[in-house]
Amino acid sequence: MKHRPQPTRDRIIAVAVDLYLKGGLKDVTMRRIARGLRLTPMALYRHFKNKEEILLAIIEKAFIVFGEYQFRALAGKSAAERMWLAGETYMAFILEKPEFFRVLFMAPDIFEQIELTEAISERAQQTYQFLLDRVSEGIREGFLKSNEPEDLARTIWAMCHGMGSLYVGRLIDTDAEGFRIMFLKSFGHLGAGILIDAATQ
Amino acid sequence: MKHRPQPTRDRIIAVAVDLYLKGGLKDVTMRRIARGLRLTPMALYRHFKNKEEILLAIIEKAFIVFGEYQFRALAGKSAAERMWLAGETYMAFILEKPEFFRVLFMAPDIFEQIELTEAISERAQQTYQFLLDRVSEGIREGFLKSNEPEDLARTIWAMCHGMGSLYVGRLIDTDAEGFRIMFLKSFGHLGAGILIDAATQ
Amino acid sequence: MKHRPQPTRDRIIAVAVDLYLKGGLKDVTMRRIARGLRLTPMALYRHFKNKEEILLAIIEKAFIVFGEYQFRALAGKSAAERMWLAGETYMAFILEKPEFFRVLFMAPDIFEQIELTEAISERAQQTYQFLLDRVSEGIREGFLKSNEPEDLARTIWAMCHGMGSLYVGRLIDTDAEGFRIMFLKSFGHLGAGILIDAATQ
Amino acid sequence: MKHRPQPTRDRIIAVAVDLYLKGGLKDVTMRRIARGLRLTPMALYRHFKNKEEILLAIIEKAFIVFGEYQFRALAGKSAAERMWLAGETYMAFILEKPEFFRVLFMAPDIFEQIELTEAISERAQQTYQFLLDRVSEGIREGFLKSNEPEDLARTIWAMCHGMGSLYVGRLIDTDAEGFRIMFLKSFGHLGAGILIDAATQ
DNA sequence: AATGAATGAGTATTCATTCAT
DNA sequence: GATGAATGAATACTCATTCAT
Repeated sequence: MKHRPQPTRDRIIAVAVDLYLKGGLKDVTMRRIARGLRLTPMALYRHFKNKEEILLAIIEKAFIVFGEYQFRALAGKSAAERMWLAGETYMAFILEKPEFFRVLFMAPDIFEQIELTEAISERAQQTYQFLLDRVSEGIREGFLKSNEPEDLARTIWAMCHGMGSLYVGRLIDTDAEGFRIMFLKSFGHLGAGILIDAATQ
Repeated sequence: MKHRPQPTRDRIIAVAVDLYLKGGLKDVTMRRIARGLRLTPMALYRHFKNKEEILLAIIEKAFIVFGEYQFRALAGKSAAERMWLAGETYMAFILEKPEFFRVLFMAPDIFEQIELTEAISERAQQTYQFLLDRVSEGIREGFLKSNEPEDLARTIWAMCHGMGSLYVGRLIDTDAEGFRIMFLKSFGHLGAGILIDAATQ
Repeated sequence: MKHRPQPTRDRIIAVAVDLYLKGGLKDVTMRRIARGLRLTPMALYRHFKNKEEILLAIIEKAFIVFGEYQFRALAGKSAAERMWLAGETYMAFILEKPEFFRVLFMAPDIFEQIELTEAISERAQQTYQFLLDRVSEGIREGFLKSNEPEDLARTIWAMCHGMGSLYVGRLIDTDAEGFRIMFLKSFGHLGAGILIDAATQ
Repeated sequence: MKHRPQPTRDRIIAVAVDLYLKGGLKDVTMRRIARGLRLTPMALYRHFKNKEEILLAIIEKAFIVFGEYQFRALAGKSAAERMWLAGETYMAFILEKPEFFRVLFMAPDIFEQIELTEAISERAQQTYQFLLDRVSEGIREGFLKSNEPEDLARTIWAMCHGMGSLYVGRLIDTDAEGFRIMFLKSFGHLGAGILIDAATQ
């Protein structure tokens, strides 16, 4: 009746994520996690085999959350709408879960430390593929330029990722609402081009 | 006239930068720096008050190098050429000094560790301003859309920064030459837009 | 009538002995014993008060095994044969149960850890007494020098123990068959003396 | 003028040896060594790279001391005297430096922990070779049986080593003077043989 | 008969840094 | 300009064990 699914384990992850976001990987130590939970460092080993497993759990969590955001975009009724939603959910993920955005896409350190470069590049591949699917749809439906879908997808990704990185890294000085507007504007510019006469390009 | 070279101080910085570029912040320790110079760790304190000052020197170095790259773009004969060169030098910086790119734009850790968030946001501002100057020139010269130069500049920056981050973070799987092509393609797409009919946007 | 087998308790001892034989005292930990039985470490405390009791069980086991070897020598039909068999069974114990040999005669660690110096010296006394019995028999039967049976017994023991220690401690570089030959040769030399003219001694 | 040869380093070794002899390898910890010197554990790293180097230093020390004892036997004027002295110095080493005897010949653990099986087997080889030289001399001089010098040497070694091990391991209950007598008696028995009629063997 | 949660003491080691020389 | 000695705080992790269930 009462098999609560290991609340301590989840609390450990939460604290670990918190520490990572506040001070980087160097602040994610067993001692600090434990202190944050008013536990002995050793108690953590009840729930995780070692530190690496905690880091893995953080990443797994971030993966799942990001996946949920992406999935929402598939609810669009047309290819165009799904493309648009892809951008919007990406933005929403950045705005609502900036900590996980950082974990997944701005934390090369965490992935180098543990032997997990593979996992992250796999996830990167998924993200890219997801956008590539949207672009391919768009080409089929005739609203996107037909040449080089790969380049189009990558360009969109770079745009979104760049905006996200600048915002999360506090290189753009704005608040959430400001970022929302900026993001959509940039998305629009990318669609329409920024040159007066595209033909000159 | 008599050029005091402070050779040891410079060598310390050189070794520190080297360590950072090879293994990231975690490898920059007083001991390793000293070992690299066949000195005692204590000897470093003759030249720097503490470790923080050495990290500051690394960042300063990165700033200088990035500034040199940016500066090259000003050699262009026209606003259009200078804009184009701005993209190219940004790309060159990423390709030739990826680790400095990381220091400046992907390493919140190094800036949080030392109290220097201000310095980096200042640098960010400079980068943004530099691109904004190019855009303003472009509008004046009539080859860029005239509305909202800030958004245009930011969009270009996000594009470049996004491509750089994905590449340096190994989220795009390609080599230097591949990246060069991708970068220029994305730059082109951004200029021309990716929609079939920009008017529909 | 109903033979309570206390199966778990015996299995714990078996695993503990196994661990000891494979990796020495340092590998005998509650965790590893438990893992070997697919149990929680805590489960062991149902069957033993603490780790010390498990170590005692290992020693007891070694004692029993050694006793069985010695006992075989009593099957000899004559005092001379029994003496010979005493040497042979000692050798067999070394060759077939080298790790128990270590437990009993080369492992002050295990006995110092637990408060058991008494038990081992008692066992040592038994071993010595057993050889002394053989020597006394031999003197009575007239094939051993009659003076100082204690010295004779101790000399034989030192010989056997020395060979065993050198072999088990890998100070003699040979295999089991080589050791067998060496042991018997040394046993022979001890019997016959190594000087040309024993009278000179 | 006053370059005392690193007294702290030697004191560290002394304390480490002390700990080893009192409680076995498990008691040789950086913390305890430091505590014994009223130092911080970290201070030890000033003098040794790590724990392994301390263990190595212990062994090296023991090697040197043992070598000095063996060397004395070469002062004998004849082969017979040198042989006799070899036994006596072996005995003296056991009596005067039982702790080093234990380190060298009764501590497989210390050699397994660090990767040094080679060093000890090398030392074992030296000891064996030293006795073999004495035996070969003895055969040439005509006071030792001429067949199989290797077996003779090994037998002598086993005898001495066995007596030493039993004494140091407290399996023989006697004091230093008692041991001296026993050792010499056993040495004599080995020389003369223990059988009434050596020919029967 | 066994488990889950947690503890406290202890392990080697790394690091930046102070002090006296 | 540099060294030697030592410190104090941290790091991940192992172990035996207690307690409640």
